[in-house]
Amino acid sequence: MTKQPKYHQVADVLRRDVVGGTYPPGARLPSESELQERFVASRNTVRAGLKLLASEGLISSSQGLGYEVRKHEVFELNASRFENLTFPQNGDAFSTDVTNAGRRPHQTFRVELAPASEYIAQRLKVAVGDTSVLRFCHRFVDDVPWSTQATQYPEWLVTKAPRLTEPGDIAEGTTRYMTGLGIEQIGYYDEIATRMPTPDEARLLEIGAGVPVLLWTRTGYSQERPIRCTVTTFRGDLNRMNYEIGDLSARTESEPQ
Amino acid sequence: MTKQPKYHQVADVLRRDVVGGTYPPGARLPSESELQERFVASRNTVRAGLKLLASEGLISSSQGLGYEVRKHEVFELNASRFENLTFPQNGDAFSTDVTNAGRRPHQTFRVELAPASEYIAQRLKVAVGDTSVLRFCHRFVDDVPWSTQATQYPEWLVTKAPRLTEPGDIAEGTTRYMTGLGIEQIGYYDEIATRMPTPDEARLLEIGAGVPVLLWTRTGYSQERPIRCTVTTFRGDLNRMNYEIGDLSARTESEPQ
DNA sequence: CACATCAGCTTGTACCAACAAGTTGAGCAG
DNA sequence: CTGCTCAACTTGTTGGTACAAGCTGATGTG
Repeated sequence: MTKQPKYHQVADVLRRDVVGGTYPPGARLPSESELQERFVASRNTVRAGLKLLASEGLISSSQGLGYEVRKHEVFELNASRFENLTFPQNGDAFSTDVTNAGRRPHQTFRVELAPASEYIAQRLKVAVGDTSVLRFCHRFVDDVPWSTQATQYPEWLVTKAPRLTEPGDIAEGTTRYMTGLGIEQIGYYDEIATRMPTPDEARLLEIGAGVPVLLWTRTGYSQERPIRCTVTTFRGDLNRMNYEIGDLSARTESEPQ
Repeated sequence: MTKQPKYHQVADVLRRDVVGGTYPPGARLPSESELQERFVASRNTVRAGLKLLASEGLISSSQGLGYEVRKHEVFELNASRFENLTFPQNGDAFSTDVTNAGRRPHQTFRVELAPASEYIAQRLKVAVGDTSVLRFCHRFVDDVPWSTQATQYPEWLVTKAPRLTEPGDIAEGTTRYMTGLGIEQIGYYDEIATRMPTPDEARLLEIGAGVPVLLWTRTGYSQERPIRCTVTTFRGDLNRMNYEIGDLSARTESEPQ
């Protein structure tokens, strides 16, 4: 056991208190000056310890109020059912899922023409900088920012599906709209990654320190070629994804919660 | 545009330099004292700015060496093919995947009996605290810690598949071994989440500040009930997962990269 | 009672100083 | 030339001070 720096010890003790339940989720921690007395340390040292816990996502602080233990209520997203290839539901999946969970959904839309980034171009199989239709969506649950979603469609699709450039939501859902036009999405390729948010993402999703984002990229394919690429950015502390693959009849009989 | 704190400005300028390529991945940043002169700020202020960038995962620092720009080389894991239900490959999937990528895999095994946590118990449909077989695996790529994997099997399985309690690897792969005994995994339920690492995880995976972990839980099912639960913890900066769902014949013809 | 003010708490920012500890390369002893 | 020592760099830790800024409840005024 090598000697650890004092601010590290402060963090360790407080972490044990937090995970042990001494300070339950939502509770307020002692103030910095109280912790100075408790640990016989300078304010800087106590703050370093608290900052460590904040960067682990355990606590958050606000000026004038103090430090409090983060509470996590995760929202589960079933990615393999999200837009079922065989049974597309009516309307958009987000609103129905959230409403079913007894929460209040809210979303804002924005549509624009944007050049394809390298990331998008590679997936849509178009050239970098080519025009694409960008449908951007900012989603809230009970007025808390939840995720952003940016779907880009290749330019050649617009002639077949002109309503894609319409501002605002497409009532019956874009997938269903396109299916009605004979543009059928018969498969998709999902990529999942995580990282810390960029300053822009942190602002949009109101993310504090110590909360990563979950990145979900879904590229949809027709028989011939990719027809859309959706990048969803989730707040990592509020979301979880799942996939159901194969026969899960043994699972569904007594669904936990 | 409200006035931003000075350490924030420091971070903004350096961030622009980093993402803009002034300091390419792997490059060393100017020392703290040089940055003090450049920004006309105290050492603490400069350090606060650098710490902000570190917590975003952009840079890392080491005592005596300085700050350097993080380089990301991600390893892609195909979760839907990882242990294909219809075509199980020989040996374990990790080693073959890594070797195919031209890298050198390495892994250590540990087997023990452990009580089921609430998380595990719920998924294996056993009581909390029930004995389970824990097969733990620590994986490296080119000697860099990559992921940890903990698979737990319910106790009732051991009578049917006694080799599960053997220490060390099971050469032909546990899935194939169990299939040979008539215990067939016909479906699985995947859950994906992200968060900052616990101190233990940070130590095992040698994770610095600003790097989240990607958590992948796979619960495997036979016709009747769950037969295993695997929790994999990835370094978020080095790994990405993907799922192929439906017909993707349009994708595979000219695979990018 | 309604409402504005303010004292007293909280955290946030910015500075200074000093020493510890890790790394590297110059330079000296053998 | 080899190998060791050490000075001079780097970041890490800990202490201090001062003031800014956000929040809350008590207080006093209309």
